[in-house]
Amino acid sequence: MKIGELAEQAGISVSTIRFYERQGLMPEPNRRESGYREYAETDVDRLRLIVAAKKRRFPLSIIRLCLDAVDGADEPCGEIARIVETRLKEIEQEITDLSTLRGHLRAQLQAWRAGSLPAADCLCAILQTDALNNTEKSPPPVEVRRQKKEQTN
Amino acid sequence: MKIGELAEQAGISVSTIRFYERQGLMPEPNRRESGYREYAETDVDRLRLIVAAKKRRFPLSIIRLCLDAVDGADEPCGEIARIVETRLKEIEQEITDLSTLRGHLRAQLQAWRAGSLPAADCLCAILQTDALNNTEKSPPPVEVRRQKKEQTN
DNA sequence: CTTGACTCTCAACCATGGTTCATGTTGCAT
DNA sequence: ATGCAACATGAACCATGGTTGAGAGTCAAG
Repeated sequence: MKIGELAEQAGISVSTIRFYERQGLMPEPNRRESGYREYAETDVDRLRLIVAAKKRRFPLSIIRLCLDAVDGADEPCGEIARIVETRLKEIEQEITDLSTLRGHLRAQLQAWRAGSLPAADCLCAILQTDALNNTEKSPPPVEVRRQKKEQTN
Repeated sequence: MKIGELAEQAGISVSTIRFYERQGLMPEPNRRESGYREYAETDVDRLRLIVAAKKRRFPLSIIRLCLDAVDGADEPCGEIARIVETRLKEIEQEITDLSTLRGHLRAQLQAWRAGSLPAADCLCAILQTDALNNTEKSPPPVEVRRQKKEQTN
């Protein structure tokens, strides 16, 4: 199939496919006489894999690493195992963080809708959602108040 | 306080503070005779708010919008409420996705450690974790197999 | 009163993940 | 045979979120 069809099948743009090729994520395809790239079903699969991995927020560099491992020897897997373990820990942290954030956003939005919070307070709460700071050095919650361009000072 | 201390208090670099100032996230501070920026405690607060919001993956443009609302009239809040609601929906989706992903990564890692999966299969599974596709048009899971740079074709 | 750490500005640079453009072929349909 | 869509290349451009560097002034300790 030609690049346009591949693009459609995988749900990304033609130029992105060429970009991925430049980045070494997609192999250099065979060419027709004309120079047109010729793709097979396996390329759709590979591309969908990339798209799926991207959705999971693996950076392209990591995706490339993994694809290289699949393409080549099965050996450099210790490296990949480490990457995946790291990603897993990140994900666990993200889930914790996001769950907390969700709770706070919901509460804040409700309070806001009910008119029981001035906008500024609400915004501070939403942007900060300080429960997330749990995981770190946790500086105390903070009130951010109006500031003029030129501080009165 | 001077910019160096502010940076330390907020846990970011001096040049990032100046960058935020250029981007309109931090107000232009008062200056000493010397031209040195002079900051107050409230600036630490504001900066920490920005850092916190960033951790929650609000893009700087949105953070700026919200801070502008806090600084200025309390009115343009409909807009902000919409932003926050959108973000909340995203977060809910992310939590769902990440939870599924976590389960799959754990299972795959275990299988991998137990030696019961060849690396390539494992990688496909990890990168794809196709359960995530539930939320969308859900193309069927896919096997990605070794590919040479020059396809045998 | 010198030295080193800190600050200033402005511009350039970086990485990531693409998109757009100019210019030129190819291929299919009418 | 002609025209338009789709393809090709290479280079430039874009947004985001900063970092780095050059060249110069400032401040505090010894």
